[in-house]
Amino acid sequence: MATLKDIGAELGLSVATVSRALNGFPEVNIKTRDKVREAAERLGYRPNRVAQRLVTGRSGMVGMIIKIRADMSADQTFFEMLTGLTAALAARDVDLVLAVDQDDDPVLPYRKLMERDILDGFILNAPVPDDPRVVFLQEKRIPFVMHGQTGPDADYACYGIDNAGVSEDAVKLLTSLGHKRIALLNGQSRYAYAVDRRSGFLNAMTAQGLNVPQAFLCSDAETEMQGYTHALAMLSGQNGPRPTAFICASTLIAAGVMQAAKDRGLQVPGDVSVIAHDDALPLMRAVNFEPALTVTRAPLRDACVPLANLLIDHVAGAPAEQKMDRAELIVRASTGPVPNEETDPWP
Amino acid sequence: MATLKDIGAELGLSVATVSRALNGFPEVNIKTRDKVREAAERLGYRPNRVAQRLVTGRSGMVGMIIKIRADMSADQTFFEMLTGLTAALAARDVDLVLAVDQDDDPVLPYRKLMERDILDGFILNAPVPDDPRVVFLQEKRIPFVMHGQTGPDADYACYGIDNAGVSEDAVKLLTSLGHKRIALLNGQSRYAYAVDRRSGFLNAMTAQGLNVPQAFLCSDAETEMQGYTHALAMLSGQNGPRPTAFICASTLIAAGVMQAAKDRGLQVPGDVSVIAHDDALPLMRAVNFEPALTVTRAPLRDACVPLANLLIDHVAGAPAEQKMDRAELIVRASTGPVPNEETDPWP
DNA sequence: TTAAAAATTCAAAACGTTTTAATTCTAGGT
DNA sequence: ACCTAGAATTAAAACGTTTTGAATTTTTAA
Repeated sequence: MATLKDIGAELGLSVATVSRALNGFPEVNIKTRDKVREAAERLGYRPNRVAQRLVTGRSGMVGMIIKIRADMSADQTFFEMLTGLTAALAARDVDLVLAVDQDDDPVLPYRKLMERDILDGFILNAPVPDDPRVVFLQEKRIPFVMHGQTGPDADYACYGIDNAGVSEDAVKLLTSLGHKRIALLNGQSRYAYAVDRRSGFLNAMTAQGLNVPQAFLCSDAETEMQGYTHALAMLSGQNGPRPTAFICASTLIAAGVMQAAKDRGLQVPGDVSVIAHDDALPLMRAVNFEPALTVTRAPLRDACVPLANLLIDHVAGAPAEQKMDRAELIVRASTGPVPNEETDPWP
Repeated sequence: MATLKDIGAELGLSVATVSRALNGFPEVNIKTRDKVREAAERLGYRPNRVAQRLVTGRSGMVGMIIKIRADMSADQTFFEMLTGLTAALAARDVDLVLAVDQDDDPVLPYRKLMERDILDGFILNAPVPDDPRVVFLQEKRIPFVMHGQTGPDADYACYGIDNAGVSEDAVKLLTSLGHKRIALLNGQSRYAYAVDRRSGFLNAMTAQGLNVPQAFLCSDAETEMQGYTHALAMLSGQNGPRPTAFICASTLIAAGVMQAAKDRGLQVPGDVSVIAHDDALPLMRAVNFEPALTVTRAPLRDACVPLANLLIDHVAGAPAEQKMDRAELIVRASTGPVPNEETDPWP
């Protein structure tokens, strides 16, 4: 394996010049730079990462800790993130080291991995309000980036979508179609994103002058089953009037809702409208629904590049940046005007 | 962060002695060794891995490539392995770098990751006969260890269980209970383990002087569904006599078989015996079956330490070792004597 | 008491890179 | 021809460890 020294010897140059030439420093003559690059190419030079890391003081590795849940849907999102993140990190010469969280203490695996002293920082996901991991990492001054955020006004690096906005867009679409009795099938309430979706939903409804009974709100694991059972209960009409529209936390939930409507003999979107948030996971594609699903769409995969860059820059000394994107509203066939006989909000 | 130099300065020793003392070299005076260790402890010394790696020429990282399948059961085994491997590797100061295989070419991700020039070796799993990855890595002289093996007489580092023996044990148990019509619900035939299970099964049956009709053999993805549908077909008796016992590639398949028996109004083990191979995954526990499942048991988790050690030693220069363990036969309540009226093999 | 042997310790090189400070070279102005 | 500014290059230090070969100290044997 060729080294800087080899290239220097080949061309009669010092390693310093060779190093600078390859790194594109301005003070090196353009002709020597080209010569060096040609020689590097010819000799098959590839920088020794370990040596680079020794001198720069950074390891070029970031960690991610996976929280394993019995719920399989989590695995899906994990693989999606893993795929995107390894690619995005590799593009900047950073590697991803994985560890598994099997403990009760959410902070322990971070501490353990940090003690091994090889990581430049962490990528966190699935934030909860007042996340203890954030407290720990900030206190220890360990760089990290969060996918999503624990709450408004985060003072750490994070990237995510506007979850309140997700609900807001959904409510606006549905109310513009005349819906007044709208239910929210939310994700687990311990997660920050579910909290944001809920408050965004309630605020948007209030802004429209609409009431939301407790029976129209539920929080549960993002499974087809939860969509099915909760929707079935709401559509039974036993706890008061039935909703005319559902906002679902995920396409998986929406699948359950559609099944529930079908089993009740209701048409989508004729009798019931359904809108979901879509992470664009490969397995549960919203376009393949029958009818095609109206969604707020924010591919999980798209978060990977910003996350990787945010973290790498932060590790390199850039200030912690907060970025937030708005999900895209895609109106398909699962939403329609409110049925005529249901225009009265609470008959 | 304290370095060897700091400790040396503290005690008036050279870095060489300090290094040797901490690494337990025999030529260092036991009193100085203790002094050094005490000082290291007191100053909170932790070796700089990057520096170690620079001088030893090894990166201390091994790679693993995940092949993502739509079949969710694979994720389960993956997480199980990931958990065990990260722990086993960490115990020897090695980190696991993950990448995802999304391509058709099974070799490409290995080549890509190797080009990044940071890995000491690979951990491979799910071998197929004449695995192209093995050919590639051997040709490039890249160290690796295989979980399982591509065939008999592997000439590379590998660890796994005796899959022919798994079938053999199952056949022996069932024939000792009087069963003669035994079916094998195998995993996908492209995998080496399934090939071994099949040949072990056929050999053991032949050794007992028993015939196996084609209808009693099937190979498919390891899902509850495949267990259910194949068992149901066999138990219908439309393709000849019904099997009195099933050997299942996994507990997931066994779950399907039990359901099929139930739906046909058959008792387990009164009418049909069921035995499965058990990877000891947390979600589908054989003891919790009703009746509790008889299994050949080899926890996937147990493979992690041998795999990690085999690879690390091999990277350090030890010859590639092949190890194979025998699965444990655990007789529970799902196997019993053949029903009286079925003692005739082919009525 | 002394030479040889054994046990410790040390200085220095090595790993391959980046970066600082110093040096050489070139061109421009007098 | 001489000085100077700027451009281009270099030598050397640094990162923190391991390891080689030499040097020192201690122990053993004569």
